Amino acid sequence: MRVSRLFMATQREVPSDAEIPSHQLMLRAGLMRKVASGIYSFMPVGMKAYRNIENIVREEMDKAGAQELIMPAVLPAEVYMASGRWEKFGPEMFRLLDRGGRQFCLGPTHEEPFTEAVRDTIKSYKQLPVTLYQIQHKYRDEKRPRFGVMRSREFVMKDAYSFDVDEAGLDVSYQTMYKAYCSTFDRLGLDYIIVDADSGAMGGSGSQEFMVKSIVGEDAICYCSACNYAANEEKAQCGVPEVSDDVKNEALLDVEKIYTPNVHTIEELIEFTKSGPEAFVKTILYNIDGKIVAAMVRGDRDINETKLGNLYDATEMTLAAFDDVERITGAKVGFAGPINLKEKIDVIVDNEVSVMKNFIVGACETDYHLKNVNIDRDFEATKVCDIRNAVEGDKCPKCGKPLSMCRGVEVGHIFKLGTKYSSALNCNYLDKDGKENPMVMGCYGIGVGRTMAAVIEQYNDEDGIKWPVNVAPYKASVIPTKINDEEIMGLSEKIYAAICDKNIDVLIDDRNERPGVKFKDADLIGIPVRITVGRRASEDIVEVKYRATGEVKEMTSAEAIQAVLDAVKA
RNA sequence: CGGGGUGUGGCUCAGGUGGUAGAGUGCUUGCUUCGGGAGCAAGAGGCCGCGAGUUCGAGUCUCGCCACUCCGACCA
Repeated sequence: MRVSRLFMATQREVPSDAEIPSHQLMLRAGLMRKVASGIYSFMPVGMKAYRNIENIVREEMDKAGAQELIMPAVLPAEVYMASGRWEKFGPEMFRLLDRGGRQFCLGPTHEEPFTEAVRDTIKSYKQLPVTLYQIQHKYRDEKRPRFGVMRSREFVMKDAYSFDVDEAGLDVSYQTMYKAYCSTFDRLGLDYIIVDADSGAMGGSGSQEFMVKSIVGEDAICYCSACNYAANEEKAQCGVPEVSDDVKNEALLDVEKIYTPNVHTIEELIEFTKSGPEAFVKTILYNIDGKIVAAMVRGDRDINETKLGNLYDATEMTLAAFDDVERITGAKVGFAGPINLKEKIDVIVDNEVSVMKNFIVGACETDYHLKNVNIDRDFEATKVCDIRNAVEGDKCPKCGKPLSMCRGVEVGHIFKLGTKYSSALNCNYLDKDGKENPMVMGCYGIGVGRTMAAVIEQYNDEDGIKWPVNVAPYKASVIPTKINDEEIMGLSEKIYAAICDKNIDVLIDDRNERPGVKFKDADLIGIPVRITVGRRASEDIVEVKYRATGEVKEMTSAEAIQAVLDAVKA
């Protein structure tokens, strides 16, 4: 491609609404443009990188035996009604009416249409297993789009769905996808970790996320450097901590009521009582599908709403409204406590609290707290279990060593769905005995745009993007330092033509610009190999510079062409 | 959904107390330059987010709306 003809506009200045490196660079390099919040156009250079990622994903899916098809993005409401998700998606689903007033949506994810397609096509166990996929636009009206294509409202996703006769079959399909995902992300050059994720209300038997470690990631990950345990913060298990004999033998003191005027929050309570946050237990009331439930965790811990919600198979869960709190506790918000609460509502107590002694809780009376409260003696729990977020230093549930935490970008997610959708949509097959059974499903997603952003997040420097060769929109750029010098242009054209002949995407920067401008642009858009043709063109000597390492070499034009071939092969 | 911020050439931004719209960058043309975003000169390019209101007069003041954005909550 001739840069003089390339539809591309790079920018010197950092766009004001971009925060993270990948977003800034994608805009500066002119790979994409914002059309509306969370909605982007891809420009030709960005499109090529995008396609490269897509094709790697496609190749690995095909290699794993999955078959590609394409579903519509516009889907009638009925498709999502049978599974209950027409309601469940709520405002996150883009909805529209056709001219006859019929309801449609833009597909946010395609379990239902795939399940229908398989239901109508496959009748016998002999036709199973099957795995299907598509690479297609998805639509989710996110409350808060962020960071460019990291979290956008329209995005391209590779979604695959497997259908098996039983759990054992699903395990095989799932493992096949797991391996395909590893190869995919390996080929993209990503440094990722695989974490256990919550399968939540989906009710499946397992789920893992492929995370690229990054400080800009929106997910918190717990991992163990001693064994290979890694889990999403939502999922990481927190057991009952071991306590020292001192604590075990600690005498239970008498409950004392303390006057704490206008002390509503843990921070204020720490200030007021001069105790550490670990001396308190906070009691938080939730509204879970209309039912009010109390959750108790140590003062400095965060309640894990996923874990709590899973106990109730929750579809909707919010903090309880202020008047609900006041009605149930008989006190203003900020003074909720567990005493006598179990008669009114469920009291779920975190594992950690079950071994604490003589702690402070709200008194269920405005402006009062209680000191020296103890579980069992002073109040009863409906259930003691794990309902808090793991934190740095918690014990690894696998090996007991302390856990570390980091942030990650979720680029892929694999999921054992089980029979949730097949049962709801009657996606059944006949087994050997002529008996009808629901198919056992798995689903597998990769966010293509997000993956692209993650690659840039991992491969960039102050000058721009440093594409891995596999993803690079162009593998090399030939830069004549002067375009009106016949020797320089002649040699540049010769090298350019030779690389084109090898079917390699290459640029020749034939713009009438100073060399510095061309160098800056090549660096910004991240071209892996740069061939500068200048001073020594008459001797057939050019300069080859590698974007990734900054390494510079002088060589003949033939050697330079070979260097590009080697780089692409590697 | 709660709280904050911002809307002015393609991009980044400036425009006390109301008085005909500015810079840098980018773009066009010419001359000089020519290996890391050159210099000089001349140009093109603006419903100052939208709508009301106050005023002789609004980019500027008032009210309403919209969009974008950040923090938080939420996220198959």
